[in-house]
Amino acid sequence: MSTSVDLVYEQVRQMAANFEFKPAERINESELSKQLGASRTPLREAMNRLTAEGLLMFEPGRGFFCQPLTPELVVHLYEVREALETSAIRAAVERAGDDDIAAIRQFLSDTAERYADGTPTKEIVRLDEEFHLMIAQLSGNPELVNMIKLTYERIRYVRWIAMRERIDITHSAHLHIFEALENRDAQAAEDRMRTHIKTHNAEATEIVGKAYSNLYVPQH
Amino acid sequence: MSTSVDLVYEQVRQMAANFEFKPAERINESELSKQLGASRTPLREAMNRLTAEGLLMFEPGRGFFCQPLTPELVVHLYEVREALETSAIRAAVERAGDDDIAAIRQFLSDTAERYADGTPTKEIVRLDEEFHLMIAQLSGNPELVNMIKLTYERIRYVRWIAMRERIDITHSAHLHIFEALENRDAQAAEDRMRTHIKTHNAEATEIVGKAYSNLYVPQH
DNA sequence: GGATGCGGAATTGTATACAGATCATCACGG
DNA sequence: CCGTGATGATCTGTATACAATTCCGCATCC
Repeated sequence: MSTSVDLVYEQVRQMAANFEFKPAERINESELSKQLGASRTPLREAMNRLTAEGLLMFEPGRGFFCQPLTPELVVHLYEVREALETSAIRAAVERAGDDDIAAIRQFLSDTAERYADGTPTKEIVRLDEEFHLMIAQLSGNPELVNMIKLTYERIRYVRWIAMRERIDITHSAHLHIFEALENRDAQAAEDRMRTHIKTHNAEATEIVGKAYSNLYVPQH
Repeated sequence: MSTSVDLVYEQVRQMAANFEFKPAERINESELSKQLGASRTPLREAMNRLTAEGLLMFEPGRGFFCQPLTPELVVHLYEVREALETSAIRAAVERAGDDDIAAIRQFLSDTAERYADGTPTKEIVRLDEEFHLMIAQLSGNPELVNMIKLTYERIRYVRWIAMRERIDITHSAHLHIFEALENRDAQAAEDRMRTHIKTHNAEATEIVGKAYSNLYVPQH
């Protein structure tokens, strides 16, 4: 049972990942709890979890805040992605069964047509994450997968923005990574994954840098 | 202000990292809150944080449990360490200042004599963690450092046990890793770090495997 | 003997109350 | 005009209460 706390947790997590709180905004507990139809107790429990996951910040005596995305943070989180995902794909090359690999090929061909202009950006990012997580899961290491997931949630917002311009090349980059996995070429797989993430890191950082100078600074 | 919740958090975190709860044990909230001199509300907030950090488990309607260390989990967490720390040392080689590196050399020579038989195992593990974290910090990436810290806390208990037998070689292994960093040889530094962690992974897993068959299974 | 069901006790989930801290406003003084 | 300090309003931190659920022991039945 206990839908209430989990429900609140999911809702606030979504709100945080989707940046429905203004960056560095102090979150009013009473107000938000009313809005979500629960009391402050389960809300605070949920926000404590999210703080530990890095989606919110907490200052004793002051409350919970939206964790703002600075250019530095984006660089750091993409570096974490790089560390985790290159390691994951290397393990995947060694451990994945042929059927698992076939499932990814299937996924790629099933979704190929959706990597097109008409598709909403959120959907593209979802597909992108799903591809990366499928590979991560083939590492057979749930802890690795979990950390990658958490990292995604913290940069999802900037990825929505960054993805707009580069929809077309995403799918071919994925195919390129996948083929190294399919050929069981660990070094190539790792290198391609690293390059892929580094590219996105540069783009995302640039975008946040622009947004930061346009949006965040004038607010103070 | 607000020492109470943070105090409770620190205490429970220590208890969890030190495995003062029996593996997979259900944690009685009222009892523990009395023991810690606080009420259930701040205790539950602390335990929610620790659940997100992987030190505890939570089942809705049943409560919080100690996260048991299985051989599989140990393998997975050491793999995570490997991913994060090899990445960190590579960044450290590129970014560390000469003075930072000198500080580590100083630390190693200061603590050399303590890597000896008489020193308590807990102290050795602390020194070991400190060395690794000093290197991680030179990556300049606080997110990476934080994830490494969290991973340490989850395997600290098994490291206490594993460290007993290998005190002597730990220091020379650290020196070996450090020298690659000092020489700015990224590849060697990464390789040596990887080997170091893999070695400990194998040992720790074996130890947990033994403990698991001796200790955990008969409990059910 | 093992599975099943049924209380009663224990435990968790959540709301609420209240004390204490923080914040915002405004008046005052430099 | 800007800094400073007092004061009331607001918000957070924590204890407590109570409802809902789970757990446990025992009797019953197959």
